[in-house]
Amino acid sequence: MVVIIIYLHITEIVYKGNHSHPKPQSTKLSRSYQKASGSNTDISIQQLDNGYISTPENSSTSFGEDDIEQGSLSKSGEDNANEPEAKRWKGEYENEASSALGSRTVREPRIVVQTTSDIDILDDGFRWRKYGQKVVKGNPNPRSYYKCTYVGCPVRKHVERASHDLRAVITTYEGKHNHDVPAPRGAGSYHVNRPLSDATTANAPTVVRPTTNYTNTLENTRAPMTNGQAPFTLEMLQGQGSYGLSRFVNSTNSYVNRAQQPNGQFAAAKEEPGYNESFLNSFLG
DNA sequence: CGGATTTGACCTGCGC
DNA sequence: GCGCAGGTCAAATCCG
Repeated sequence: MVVIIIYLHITEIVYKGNHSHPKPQSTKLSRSYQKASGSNTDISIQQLDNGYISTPENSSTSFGEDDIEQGSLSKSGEDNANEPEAKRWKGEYENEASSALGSRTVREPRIVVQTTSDIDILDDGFRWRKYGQKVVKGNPNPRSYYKCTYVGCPVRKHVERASHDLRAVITTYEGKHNHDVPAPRGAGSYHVNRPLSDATTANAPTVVRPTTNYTNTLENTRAPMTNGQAPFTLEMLQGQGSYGLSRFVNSTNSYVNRAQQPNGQFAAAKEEPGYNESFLNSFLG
């Protein structure tokens, strides 16, 4: 199994599923682009070759440094927000992955993206509707639940702040988009380099972004990047498994941390889609 | 006015 | 079987 770990500005991303369609153009791209530079967001993405993105447990293995995730996502239960998920998903995966039967679950892969940013929402370009919020044990920060607004699209995601680090935002994607990227609402000006081909299987070598720096083994490698600079292209992931991260880089580079609040709180609490739109677009795509 | 968010209630799974 | 915790629903509310 191959695990790809990409460290960007965001600290960690774990997807729970795949979009079965191309990412939508973001509604507010413009905004995101504006914000871009300067923010500090670390992104790390983990994906297993089997199509599953690493689960918390897995992740721990692969991750090295930032332990935010490790600690959090994986095992510890100390703080984290992950603990709960682990509980539930773990089971799911076991079933699914191994036996493929999972009762309640969907066998969709899940991707967990952990980001270190003042902003909460990673906007991947798809449109999401918040359908719930809950405080999970071990984490004072509430977890927000979102569904893809596209009709019939089963993809969901949850977003939460790591208890140990308010700047760490953990976004978990689950499901696969079965549609194309929604057209940006206001839009127009979103120039995405990625083709809207079938997102599901996203093999499409969409945009090729220049620099790439990622690891595809378990060795943890953390690219020494700094704020907002993401020297790699997520497309790789696309090729590998389906989550195209093509735009990721772009966005990362570009998005600005507009939310940088003085107090370090969730600035964009209002779920600012803009910030990662591009970024996650790629993933979900 | 339409769409998105909020929020409490309800449902389901899991551990004891 | 019971209680706990996570996840989802849906009515109310808010916002553009």
